Amino acid sequence: MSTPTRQPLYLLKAEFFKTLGHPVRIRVLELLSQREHSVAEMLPQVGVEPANLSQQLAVLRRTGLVTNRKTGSTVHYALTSPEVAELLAVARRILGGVLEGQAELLADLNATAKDGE
Amino acid sequence: MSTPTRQPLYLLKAEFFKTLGHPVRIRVLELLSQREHSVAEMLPQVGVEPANLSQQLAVLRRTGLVTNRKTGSTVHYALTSPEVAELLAVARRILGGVLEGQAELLADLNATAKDGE
DNA sequence: TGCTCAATTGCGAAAATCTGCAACTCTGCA
DNA sequence: TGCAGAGTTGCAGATTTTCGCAATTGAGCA
Repeated sequence: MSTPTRQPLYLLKAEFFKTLGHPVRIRVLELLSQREHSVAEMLPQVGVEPANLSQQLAVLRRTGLVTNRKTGSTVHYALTSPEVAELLAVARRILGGVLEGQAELLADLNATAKDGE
Repeated sequence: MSTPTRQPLYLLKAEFFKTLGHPVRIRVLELLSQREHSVAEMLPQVGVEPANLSQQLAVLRRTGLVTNRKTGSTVHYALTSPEVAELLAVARRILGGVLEGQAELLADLNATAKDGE
């Protein structure tokens, strides 16, 4: 019962990261990393209008990163896999290091600039 | 000597993932996860024309994910941080789980479709 | 039944991204 | 000095994403 992926792995990975590459979607995933949230709860946190949030949630659903559960008239979202939280954590670590590197680069640039070259 | 990030963290994260969200850039990062590579080495592996590869490398450089070192007339690229390799590994794991989930979903859809609904 | 609120969907315009072509820089070598 | 190869950059057209507005569904309630 294998899963014939059809698309090459690197394409799938690229699409995967592409869905993560959006401010609203990142905020949503961070909220869901803490605990389940309803749309109404997320709305003020991410600060976009309902239609927009709904669109981004749809993207996350299509990719299979989140699941939704309907209770009455409100919809609750949760991470499909807790590993997503781990991924965000690793990203944060890398981002820290990378930013530091860019700061050094910037410092170097300023230094050489002052030297007149 | 702190680093005043200027942009909110979630924006930086989104940009970070956005740079990962491209087939050629993913392939490059995977190659560099193994070892340093020259442009000439990567060229046949990723299968795009030189100008295109160069552009994607420029994107990775701007984001600070890779560094380049010039030896004679050839340019060698390497990962800035080995944690990037870790990130790709985690992504692979998640992707496995997510795809499995989507396969089940698909199976469900097919099943209900056969039921006539 | 009619109304309201939560959430989603459809659609079109604006913005960002991608990619190939042409031109350019730089190193090494005859 | 002049040429060839490695790699990069600039630019323009084509494609993809994004986002707000309007309309729709669906549950709960007077």
